[in-house]
Amino acid sequence: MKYVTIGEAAARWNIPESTIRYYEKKGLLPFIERDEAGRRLFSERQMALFEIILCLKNTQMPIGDIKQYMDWVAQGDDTVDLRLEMMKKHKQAVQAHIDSMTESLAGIDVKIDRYTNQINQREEERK
Amino acid sequence: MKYVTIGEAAARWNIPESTIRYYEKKGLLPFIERDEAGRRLFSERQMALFEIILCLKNTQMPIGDIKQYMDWVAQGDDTVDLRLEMMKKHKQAVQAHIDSMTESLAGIDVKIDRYTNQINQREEERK
DNA sequence: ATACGACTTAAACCATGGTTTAAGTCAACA
DNA sequence: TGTTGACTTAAACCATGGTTTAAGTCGTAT
Repeated sequence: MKYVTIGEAAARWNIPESTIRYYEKKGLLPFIERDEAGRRLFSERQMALFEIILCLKNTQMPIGDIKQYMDWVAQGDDTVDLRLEMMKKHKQAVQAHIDSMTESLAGIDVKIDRYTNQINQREEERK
Repeated sequence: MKYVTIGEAAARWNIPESTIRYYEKKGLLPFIERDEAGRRLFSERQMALFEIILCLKNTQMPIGDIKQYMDWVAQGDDTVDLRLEMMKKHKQAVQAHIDSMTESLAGIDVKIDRYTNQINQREEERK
C-alpha cells in the first residue's frame, strides 16, 4: 500500500501541516499509522477519510461534532444509523445556512443597485 | 420620529443587547443617538443601517470590514464608489463560498447514500 | 420614599480554531 | 562524519467574536 507523509498530505489539501497535527490531537484522525521513527503515514483510506473531514469543516461543522462522527466511524458498522442521521441533520443545517446567506445577498444587491444608480446619475449630471 | 430602546432593538432582531453594545464599541454603529439619561435611541434610519450590518454579518464579513463600510457611509456620498466596489467584491466572495459549500454537500450526499444502502441491505438480510 | 426594571460602563472572561515556538530525532546525501 | 531537511512534541501564543460581571444611574409604579 502507498503511504503519504504529512508534508505530502498538507500539500495535497493545501493546508498547513500544523492544522493536520491539530486535527489529530483533537481526535479527528483516529487511524493514522506511524513509521519506526514516529512519523505519520497516511494511507489511501486515511486520505479518503480526511476528504470527508474537509467537507464537514468546509460546511462549518464544529470540531467536536466531527470528532463524534469519527468516533462512530472507528466503532464500526453498529453506528451506521447514527452517522446517517447526523449527516442528514447536517445537510439540512447547511442548506438552511445557504438559504439564509442567499437571502442576505438580496439585501446586498439592493445596495449594489442603489450605489450603481447613484453613480450613473452623477455621470449624467456631469454632462 | 419614532425611537426604539436597545431592548426593543434586541428583541426585534432576536440578538442579545450585549451584542449591539459590542458592535457599537467596535464602530459599527456610528449614528446612535442618546436620551438625556445616556440611553441609546435607535431611529428608523439606524434600524435600516443595522439591517444591512446583519446581512453583512450573516454572510461572514469580518467586523473590521463592516466598520470600514460604516466609516464610508458616515463620510457621505464621496465614498459611494468605494462602497459599491466593496459590496460587489463581497457578493462574489459569498457566492464563491456558497458554491464551495454546495460542492462539499455533494461529498456528504455520497455518505448519506452509502449509509442508506447499507441500512436497507441489512433490512433485506434480516428477512 | 422606595423598590423595581431597564438601562449604563469598563473590564474580565470565554470558546473556537488554529499557529508559532523551542527543542529534539532521524535519514540520507556530500 | 557531519550537516541538511523533514519530521516529532508540548506548550505558549494569537485572532475573532462575542458574553458575563460588577457597580452604578435613571424613571416610574406602589
